[in-house]
Amino acid sequence: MPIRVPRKPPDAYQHGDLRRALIQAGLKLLSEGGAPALTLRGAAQLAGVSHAAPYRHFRDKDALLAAIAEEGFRTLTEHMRREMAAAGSEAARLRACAWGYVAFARAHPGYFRTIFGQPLGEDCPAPLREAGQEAYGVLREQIAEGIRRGRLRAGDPDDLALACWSLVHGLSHLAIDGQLSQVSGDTAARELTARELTDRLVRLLESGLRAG
Amino acid sequence: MPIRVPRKPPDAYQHGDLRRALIQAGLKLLSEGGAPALTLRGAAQLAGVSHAAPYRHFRDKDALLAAIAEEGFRTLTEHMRREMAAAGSEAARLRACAWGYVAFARAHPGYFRTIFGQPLGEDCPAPLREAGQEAYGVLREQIAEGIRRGRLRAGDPDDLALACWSLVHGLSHLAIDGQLSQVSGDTAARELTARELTDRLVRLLESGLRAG
DNA sequence: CCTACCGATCGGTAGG
DNA sequence: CCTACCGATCGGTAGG
Repeated sequence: MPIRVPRKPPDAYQHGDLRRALIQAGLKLLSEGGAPALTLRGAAQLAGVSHAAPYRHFRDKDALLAAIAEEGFRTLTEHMRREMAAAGSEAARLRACAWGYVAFARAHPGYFRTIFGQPLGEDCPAPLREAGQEAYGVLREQIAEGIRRGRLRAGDPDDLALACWSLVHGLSHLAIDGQLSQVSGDTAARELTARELTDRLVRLLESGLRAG
Repeated sequence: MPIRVPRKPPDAYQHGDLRRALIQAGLKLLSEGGAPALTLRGAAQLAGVSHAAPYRHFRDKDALLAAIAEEGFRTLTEHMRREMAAAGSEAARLRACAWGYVAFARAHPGYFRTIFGQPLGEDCPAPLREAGQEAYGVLREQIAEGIRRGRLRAGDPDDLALACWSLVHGLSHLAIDGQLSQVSGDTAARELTARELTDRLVRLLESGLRAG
């Protein structure tokens, strides 16, 4: 007679533990299989509960998605901050921030796409909106600091921040969508690491495409 | 007794007409409901055939997707070329090209996402790969021309092209994903049109973020 | 938080 | 190119 090994104590998940477990499970599904892989049933199974249990913590699938996206923005913020802390100089900090962004996208493609697939309009959950603002704030503050120090051109920080954001966001998407194979020049031929490529593009943005 | 109005002559779709019709139908589904809305059954219904008919023209759903993406790259190429032809000066042509890209994404968000969701690796259909190359080539050639004329800095055109591509690609994604509401500065406050915003960012890339 | 159940949808195939 | 059918999956709810 086999010994029963319950996957969880009978009174588990009392204080929001299941909520956290479901977010982590959904995160894993997203990272491994992209958006189609994220199902409430799948998350429930990974968390070791019945497929009806998640409804105790999330009204519907969208609610779980929003919670995952919120967590994602926080993780993205951490990635950027960690890389920036390791940067050698003030000038290198913007490139480190950019690399933190791209590295996050490359490490968790399905996750990355899902986060930004959540519209951050008026009617989105407040915590999600705030988490998004914080992530954007990291980049914006770095840009603002560069302006204050006279390293970057004076003006509205949001202008420069948006240019930088667009660049790294686009590079991230192109990288995780396997589109960079289109580029056939030295850049691709030399097989730059993603880090080198990111650095190079941000430097180009800093100094500009224009001649002399 | 109601008159029967057949939706199609009995011998329709003999010469690849259905194939074209299914691509157009899939395109419409994508444009209206995004990736989840694209189903073989839905495309068949829109085309007025049974849900088993598409398998005569496409081995599976991925084959339809590849055909749609190919068509999408061609449409994107057209958008860029049309805007460039309407540009006033050589210097304005790069910004026009950028606007063609962003405008396409804004006009067909679900379509745009799907196109670039198709990996263009070694094992993708050759026509799809070629269509992608042609679209990228439009941007690359414009950059190369700027270098030839001494307007843009000398060097590998692919470097500059990738920077520009990343910028417009990122801006496109941010725009269609409703993420620009995060940006709260003058840029957003003044409610720039998408065209003005694109112009501004490309100009920033051209001249660089750096001071002086 | 679980079992049992529903309706709906989908990709794909058999067989003609 | 059609009808009929399969297995699988999913979101969600009833009822306990």
